Amino acid sequence: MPEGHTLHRLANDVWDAFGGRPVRASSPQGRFAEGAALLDGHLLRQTEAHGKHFLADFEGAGWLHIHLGLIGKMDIRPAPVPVPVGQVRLRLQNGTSYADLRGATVCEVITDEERDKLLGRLGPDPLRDDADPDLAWNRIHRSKLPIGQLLMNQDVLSGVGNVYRAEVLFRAKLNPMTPGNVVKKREWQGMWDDLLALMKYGVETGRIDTVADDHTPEAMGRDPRRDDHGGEVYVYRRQGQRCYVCQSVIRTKILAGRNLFWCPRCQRTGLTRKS
DNA sequence: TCAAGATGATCAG
DNA sequence: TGATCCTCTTGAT
Repeated sequence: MPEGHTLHRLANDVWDAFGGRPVRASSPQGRFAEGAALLDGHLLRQTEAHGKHFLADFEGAGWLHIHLGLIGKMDIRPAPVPVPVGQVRLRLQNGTSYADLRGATVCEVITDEERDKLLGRLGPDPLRDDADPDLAWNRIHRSKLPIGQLLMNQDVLSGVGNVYRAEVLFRAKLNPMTPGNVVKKREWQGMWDDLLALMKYGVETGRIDTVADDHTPEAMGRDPRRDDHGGEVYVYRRQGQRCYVCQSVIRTKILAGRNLFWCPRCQRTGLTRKS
C-alpha cells in the first residue's frame, strides 16, 4: 500500500530491525539471487526514503534500492524466521528479526552515482527536511496539464499517490482538472503544507486519515470505513456515495491511467479559469 | 476456481 | 492511450 509515507515508515522500521549490524540477505524466489549475494553479511549503515523510493546503504556493497510499485510489500517480523511463503523476492534477517519483500517493481543494488542520478530526477518530497516546494511550483505553474495529473508526477513532486492526490485536492476545494498554470501560488503553498501534515501523520500511524474532526464517523454518527484502503477519507474510492460536506454524489473518472475521485460541488474552484 | 482490481511506473506506437 | 509487469485478496460463479 505504498505512497510516500509507507516508504518513510519502512525506512524507519528497517533501521530499527537491522540498522548498525551485519544483515543476512537471500532471495528465496531466486529473482534477486545475485543482488542478495552482494549484500549478504554486510553492515547496514543507513536507510532512507525519497518519495516512493527506499534506499539502504550496505557498507562495502552499495545501495539496496526498492520501489514497491502498486502491489509491493515488505513485512518485518520478529524471529524465529519461518520457511518462506509465496514469492519472497528478498529476505533480510538477523538474530532478532526478518523482513520479506514481495511484488516490488524494483529491487536492485546500485552505486553512489546511480543513487545520485535517481534522486536528481525526483521532485521534492514533503516528508524530507531538505525539500523545497518552489521546485515543484516551478513545474506546476508552467504546465497546462491538470493539477490532478501533475500531483502524481514524481518528477514534479515525489511521494504523492492516488489517495493523497484525491484528498489534498478535496481539502483545497480545487477541481482536479484545473490546469497547473492557473493554480495560484497560495493555493499550491496551502496544498504543500496540507500534504506535509497529512503525510507526517501517515508516517506516525501508517494510515491515511484526512477527514476533519466534524466529519469523523463519531461526529457524524456514520459507520467507519471497513476497507483498509486509506482510512477515513473524503473522496478516495467513495464514488457514488454522498459527500460528507455537501451531500453531492462523489464522482470518478480515469485521469492519466488512474482513478480520480472528487466532489463536483465542493471542488468547483479553478473550474472556470482559463490557461 | 477464476477473474478483477489495487495507494505505480515504463514503454511502444 | 493501451499493454505490460509485479503479487495477493476479494468477490463472483
